[in-house]
Amino acid sequence: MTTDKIPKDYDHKKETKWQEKWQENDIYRFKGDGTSPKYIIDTPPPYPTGSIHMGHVLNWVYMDMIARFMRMKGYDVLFPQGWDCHGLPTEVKVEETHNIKKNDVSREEFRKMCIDLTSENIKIMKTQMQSLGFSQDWSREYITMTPEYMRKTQLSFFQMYDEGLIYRAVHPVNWCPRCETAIAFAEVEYHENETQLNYLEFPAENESKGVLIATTRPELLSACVAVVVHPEDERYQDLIGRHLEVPLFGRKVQVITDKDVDPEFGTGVVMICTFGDKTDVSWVNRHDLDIIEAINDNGIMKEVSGNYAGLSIQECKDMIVEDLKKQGFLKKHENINQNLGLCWRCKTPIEILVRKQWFVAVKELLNQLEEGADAMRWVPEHMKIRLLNWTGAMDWDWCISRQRIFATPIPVWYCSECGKVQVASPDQLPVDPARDHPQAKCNCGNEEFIGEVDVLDTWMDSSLTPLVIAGWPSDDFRELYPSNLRQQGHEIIRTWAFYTILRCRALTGDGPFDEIVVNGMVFGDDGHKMSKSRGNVIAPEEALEKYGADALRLWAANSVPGSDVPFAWKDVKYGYKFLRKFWNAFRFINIHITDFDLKVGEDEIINALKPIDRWILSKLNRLIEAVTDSHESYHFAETINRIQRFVWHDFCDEYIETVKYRLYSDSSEETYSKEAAQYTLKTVILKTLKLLAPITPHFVDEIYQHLSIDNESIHTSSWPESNEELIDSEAEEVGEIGVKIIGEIRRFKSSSGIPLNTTLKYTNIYTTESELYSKMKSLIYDIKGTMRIDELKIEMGRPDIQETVTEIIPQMAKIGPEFKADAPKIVKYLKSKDPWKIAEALEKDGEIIIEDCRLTADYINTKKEVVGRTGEKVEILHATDLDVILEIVI
RNA sequence: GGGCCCGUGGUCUAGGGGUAUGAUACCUCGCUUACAACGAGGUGAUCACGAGUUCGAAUCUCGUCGGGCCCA
Repeated sequence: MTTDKIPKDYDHKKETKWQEKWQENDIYRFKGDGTSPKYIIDTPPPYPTGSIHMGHVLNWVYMDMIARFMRMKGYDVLFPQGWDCHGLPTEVKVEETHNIKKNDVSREEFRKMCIDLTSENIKIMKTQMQSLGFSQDWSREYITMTPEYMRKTQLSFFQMYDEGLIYRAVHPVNWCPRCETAIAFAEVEYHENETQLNYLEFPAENESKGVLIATTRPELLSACVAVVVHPEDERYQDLIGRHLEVPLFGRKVQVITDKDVDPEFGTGVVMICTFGDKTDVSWVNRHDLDIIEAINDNGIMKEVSGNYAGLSIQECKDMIVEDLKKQGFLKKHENINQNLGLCWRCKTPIEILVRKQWFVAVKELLNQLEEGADAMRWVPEHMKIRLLNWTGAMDWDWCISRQRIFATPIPVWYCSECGKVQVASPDQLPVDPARDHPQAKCNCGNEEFIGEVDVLDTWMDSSLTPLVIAGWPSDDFRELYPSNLRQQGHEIIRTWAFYTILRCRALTGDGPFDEIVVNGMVFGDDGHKMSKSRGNVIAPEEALEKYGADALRLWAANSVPGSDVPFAWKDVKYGYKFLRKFWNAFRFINIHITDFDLKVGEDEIINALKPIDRWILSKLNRLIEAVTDSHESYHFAETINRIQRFVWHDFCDEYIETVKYRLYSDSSEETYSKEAAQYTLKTVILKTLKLLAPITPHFVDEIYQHLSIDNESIHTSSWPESNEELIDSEAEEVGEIGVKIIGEIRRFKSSSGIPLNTTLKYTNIYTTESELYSKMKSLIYDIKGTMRIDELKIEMGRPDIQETVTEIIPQMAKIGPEFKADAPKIVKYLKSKDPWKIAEALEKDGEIIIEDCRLTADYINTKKEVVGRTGEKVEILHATDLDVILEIVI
């Protein structure tokens, strides 16, 4: 313990000092030597955008609280931090900053620009993470763009390729014509917009009257391969199986049926233009239709479009509409709303094109995925349903090819002769087939290969993290696999959790983690998810600057897994207020315990504890139990609320006030009275600090340095154990009585306009309950000392006054189960009579009979009021909830 | 359009069959040898709406309306 002067105000700017000290002393390092049980957190690596946001704060506060709690519980915690580097935004950003297109420079050069930008962003974000006090073991940092990591991604590709779980096929893909790349469903954003629904007449064979077809995409007429109606649509029964002529192009297409046609939409007749939209893809597959490709990679119409070849999609559309009009095919058009798929990055409308792409055979792995999800504990549980519903709705396999540069290369070549796929050998990895050459010949004898230039979807990197942190593929990776915990936001369950479970099961046969704790979204003050595009963002640094990391952490900690969390300044402020309150309490206590040195044994002091000490210590030990429980079950809000309630109200407002008189006095009436109070104050403050340690790590160390003997960080100390012997319901009852009576007198002083420190001449406290009487007797010094009463008497009986019952409150929790259907009758009776008459009857007979029902005093509570007074200057108080009357003389 | 979640004082929130928890804001009082950025007290909710089950529903069931996230 130090005797340094404690600053008057808590200074949150000192947080940095602690962060540096923790890093210097390397207190978060994972040992992995087996001397203590391991606990492994699979941290979802963020995308290095260059700044962390409130969502990250929420996410990492959960992880950090769990990591810190588990360390104090004696676990060897592996809390690594990774970075999911590859992705389109970085490529776009690099193009912007350098004012180039990615193909203007060599692949190597472009990749280097991306690496430089990403490294810079990681550096910034790492600093931000540390400024929030997160306790990652930075010696375990992993970065997906490094050669070591790419090697692992490529290895995982081979393993799944060897098992037939990765294949190359011609397949429809979502394609962004601007980015010239295939994109995943996860990267398609749907936006509602208005477009024209055109009614075209398709001439029928040998008939004058054609068929009206409604379409929003007339530019795809050249790719029309069939016309489809609902099989039960009365209007078109005679049309089924016949042929129609495609306007402008003259080609004949057949009319087929499919139940997915909505007869209400347009005319109920739909043209299938190969892959105009997702339904078209199902129809083409289902009915084995021809594939006509009308659009090229850049969104330009191909030769098949005849006169329109070479035009952009929009130009083609305009011209075709014009020509249809001229030639009389366009009968009418109307505006409709549609949901248009856009590239999430550049907002260009996506097209569905067919390409040779690499795929993960998701559909074959769905069973394993469901098994994997079932084997985990989900917090909250319903998040699992989200995942499983999603797996049930998978339409296509997972396309993992990307036509980009900054990503892990697909490690294969194609034989220039026979076209066979040639994979790299494991010791050659990481490999870039666009630059490197295979080490072996093709089976056909040929030595010339064409390197794959496509790269892997970044989910292929980031779905490996539980394996990577365990050291996969080294032989002993199972020592650290699976992880105990994964923590992530609920918006990425269908991507990140999905891909991670899928890939890890496929690669190891086991699920990636035992538990998954899901956090909600952070909302801005407009009630929507905080996002740049909505403009409702508040930067974490702003909160750090104003109130510090711990206050911000208190905001995040006061939430429930799975539930969305609104960000509000008042909540951060409230956290700050709590810290300040705690700080002041500590400052006060420190004055009184600096010279406190326990000269006798702890047992002896415990024996000398006064009722009010036993009360707070019992509550403290219950708190330890409850907080341990709520930590273990991830009820974060409950954890912080319990601690705050205890510290703020029980400890500061009640206990400290009640022991002040003992601290001030040196000639105590009882032996050890002051020592017992000092002991209690110190115990409570030390233990509550530990309970707070996972939540507000800087604040607790700031205080702990004044209390600890060995100058160690509180974060290397162990979690408090509850002392069961000090949990004592009776002590709690006695303490509660003291708190109530002192509160009563305090309120009296307050409402009478008497300063709190004014001395009262005398006070008599009356009760008719003998048990209550003896409990109050034991509190006599506390009441006297705290309320400054010269003479205090506790008496059995009643003072010479009149009291009357003013309200009868039925105890429904007792009446309901006992009288069931008769309950309403009883309540009605009790409400209809004068309260004092009922009380009188109860007093006289011990019961009242209401139509066969015997009601005793046990079933009701009463509210009493004192009427009449015994003397001029005597004040009479009737304590609420206690059978106690106070007589006070000022 | 589908899946999941959520509607509780002005605002945020706990509780999930027995008459509503706390915070914040507001009002009143009080500088009390840690803290006025504090303390004490008070006003304020038919728990979104409608029906059902039950002696009793904020809580369970169904429906309606509203909101959110993800997906189509």
